[in-house]
Amino acid sequence: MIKQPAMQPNRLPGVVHDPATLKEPFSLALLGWFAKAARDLPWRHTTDAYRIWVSEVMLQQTQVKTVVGYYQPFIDLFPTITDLAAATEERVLRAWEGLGYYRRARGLHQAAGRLVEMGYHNLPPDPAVLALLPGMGEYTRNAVLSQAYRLPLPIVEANSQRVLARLLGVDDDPARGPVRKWLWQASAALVSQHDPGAFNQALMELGSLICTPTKPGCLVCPARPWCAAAASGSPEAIPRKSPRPAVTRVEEVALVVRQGDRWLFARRPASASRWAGLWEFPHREILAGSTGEATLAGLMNDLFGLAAPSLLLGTVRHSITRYQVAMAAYLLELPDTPVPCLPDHDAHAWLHAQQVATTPLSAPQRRLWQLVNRG
DNA sequence: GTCCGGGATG
DNA sequence: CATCCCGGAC
Repeated sequence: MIKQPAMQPNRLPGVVHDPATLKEPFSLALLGWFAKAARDLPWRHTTDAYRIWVSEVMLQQTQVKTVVGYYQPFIDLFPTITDLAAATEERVLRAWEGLGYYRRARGLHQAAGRLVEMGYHNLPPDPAVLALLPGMGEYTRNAVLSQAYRLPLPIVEANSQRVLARLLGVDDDPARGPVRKWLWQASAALVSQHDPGAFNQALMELGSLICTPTKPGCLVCPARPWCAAAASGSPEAIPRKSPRPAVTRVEEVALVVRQGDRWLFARRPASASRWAGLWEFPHREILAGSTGEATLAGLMNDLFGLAAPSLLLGTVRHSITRYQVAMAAYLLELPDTPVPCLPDHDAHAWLHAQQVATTPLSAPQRRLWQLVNRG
């Protein structure tokens, strides 16, 4: 057996730097730039670990611009971990409505509960304790601890990954395991010991504002003197991006059932893969070989055991992951209804319009509700 | 209309 | 390694 040498990713030809030799000059330039160029974001006015945690979880897979509209209202509703732990999951999900990836909200809520059970009133500066919490991966943990407690922990997420890959000339898919591990080591070698929180924020801010995916602003980049990708002449070629899976089109029918001034909603169970815990109008996919009419009739029969005329309200379109869904909604008015059977849901309720306003729905279901109100 | 970007988890 | 989500850019 031959021992494997330490993993080295493919590097761009020409001058590429060792992370260790870059540390001082790069860190100085980056922090200097950040002091001038940093955006004024709501979560940059606090060192409270809980608030930083909330912002970091919201920012997972979500653009800054979107999070800005959610952060402060969420903090106003749940100012501390204790408040969050005491809230119902439904209220937390309602505050999260529209942000997507609802597992994040459920995880945040559960994590708050566990911390309070353990006797904490905030996140402790202890990576091992944080690692026990749902939704707390290595990135989020280190981002929070470096910002709130100045622990010199590295980060790698999409922005910093792109910045580091370009700076160090990594000519490999950085998402692949060994390359990603190498980038984590590079990030650890570079992170400022004096102000790790600002350094990590600066790395991401640079990726967000200057070192962008398609048109990097190398002419105004503070890291230009050391950047292998800028020297190569086509920095946008790094990192190599893997192709998206093909989009699958899906058609559905939804049943909007009205009884007087109340509407039938059902709750998706905690075990649902998507939109767990959110409420919705009953709906069903039109399977290949079937028709909208047949699917609608089947849904109506399964729910109420009846066949009744219904009126087409309109169609709601949305995209989720690799699916593009068109949902045709039908209105059904029922005078007096026995409790329906709702497969794939763990609860149902007849809600007044005012209650619907405080009930968590997915984005397409909220749009369907708006359609119902206008039509 | 279609494409793009973005961490955690089974 | 596939899956969650949405808004905004194009």
